[in-house]
Amino acid sequence: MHLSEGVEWALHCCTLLGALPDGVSLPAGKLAEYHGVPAAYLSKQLAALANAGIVDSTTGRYGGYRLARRPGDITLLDVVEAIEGDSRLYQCTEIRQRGPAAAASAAYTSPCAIARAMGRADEAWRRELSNQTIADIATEVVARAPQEALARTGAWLLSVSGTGRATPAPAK
Amino acid sequence: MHLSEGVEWALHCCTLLGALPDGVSLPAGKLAEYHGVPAAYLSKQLAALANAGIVDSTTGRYGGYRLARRPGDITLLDVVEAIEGDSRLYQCTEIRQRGPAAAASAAYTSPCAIARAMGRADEAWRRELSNQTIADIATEVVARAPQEALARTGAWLLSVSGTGRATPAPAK
DNA sequence: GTCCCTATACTCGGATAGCAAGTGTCCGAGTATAGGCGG
DNA sequence: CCGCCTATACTCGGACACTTGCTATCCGAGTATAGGGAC
Repeated sequence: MHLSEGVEWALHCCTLLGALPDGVSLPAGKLAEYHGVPAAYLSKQLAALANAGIVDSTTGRYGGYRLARRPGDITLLDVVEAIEGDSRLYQCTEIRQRGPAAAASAAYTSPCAIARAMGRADEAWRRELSNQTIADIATEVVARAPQEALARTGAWLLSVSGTGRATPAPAK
Repeated sequence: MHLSEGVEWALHCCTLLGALPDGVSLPAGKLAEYHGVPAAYLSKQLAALANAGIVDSTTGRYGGYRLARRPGDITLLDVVEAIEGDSRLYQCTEIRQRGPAAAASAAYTSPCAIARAMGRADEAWRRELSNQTIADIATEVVARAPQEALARTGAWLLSVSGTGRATPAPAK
């Protein structure tokens, strides 16, 4: 039992997108190159983020993905649910209503005690996820990541915008 | 993304086993019949519980499964980990160390910020699970389950011990 | 010089295979019991 | 009458198929751009 690998990719992508200047987009191919993951599959995860309204997608030349909201307004729960769906970890199939000792369905007024207990744990997990935003992640990354990695990331972003002209407005 | 169905079965089985008198065992086939689930597959889940030391298995005639500890000493986390394994929900593959902007592996002294954040949520989930025991579940079931279901369960247990002689000590 | 049009190159998004893990099933090894037999 | 032995029936546990969902990939529809041509 583990979360899809796409969750990890999506979180890292959102963190990187949060570092971009306002209005600048980054295509899926570049995001995949930066993270060293297969582009075709990452594209699917990004589409899920776009469907959830977490990122905006711009098509055409110099298009790509950018955050739809401020990093501080995107919680980890938003990203997880965009990739994994909003179904709960534990799904009660009401097996208490099956078997020879079960009563009539109408008699079960209270929810299953086991489902309730598992649901509380689920909520604790979700609460913790929604208390952290992409902005918090970015802050910690800037503070604790290796200096060399930060510098290289900056240089790489520049090189990408250099070759591809990632600035949104034409030079005019 | 959801927990295995075996978790639900295991939790219900533990709850029922907790209602048995001390030393009485219930075979996998009877547990499956009571819950209306396939016996062969449930057997696999029960074996996992036995491996984890949550239940004791007695082989041979009139054998079966019984709780290895008091219901109050078995947490929901114990059961979940017995079935699903003790791996964390989120598994960091260190993609931050991949790609063209990554630094040398040795430079990454702090753990990944994303992994830390996800780990906190994971711990909140586990903490909530370990704060609830089978005894708590049993208490709520007795208090809120339909009277008819409780009565039928008692009768069914009697009928099973009647035909199968589930009492551990011979009549003498 | 300015405007418009077309060709281009690049983007996302959904439709299409491959694979691992969860789901479901079966049969064999092992054991406590029950009854019969001998003392 | 008591104890021992054997046959029995029942148990668990691991080895064997099948289905669902995650992983991975590709190609087509659509769009903003850049350049050239006409006015």
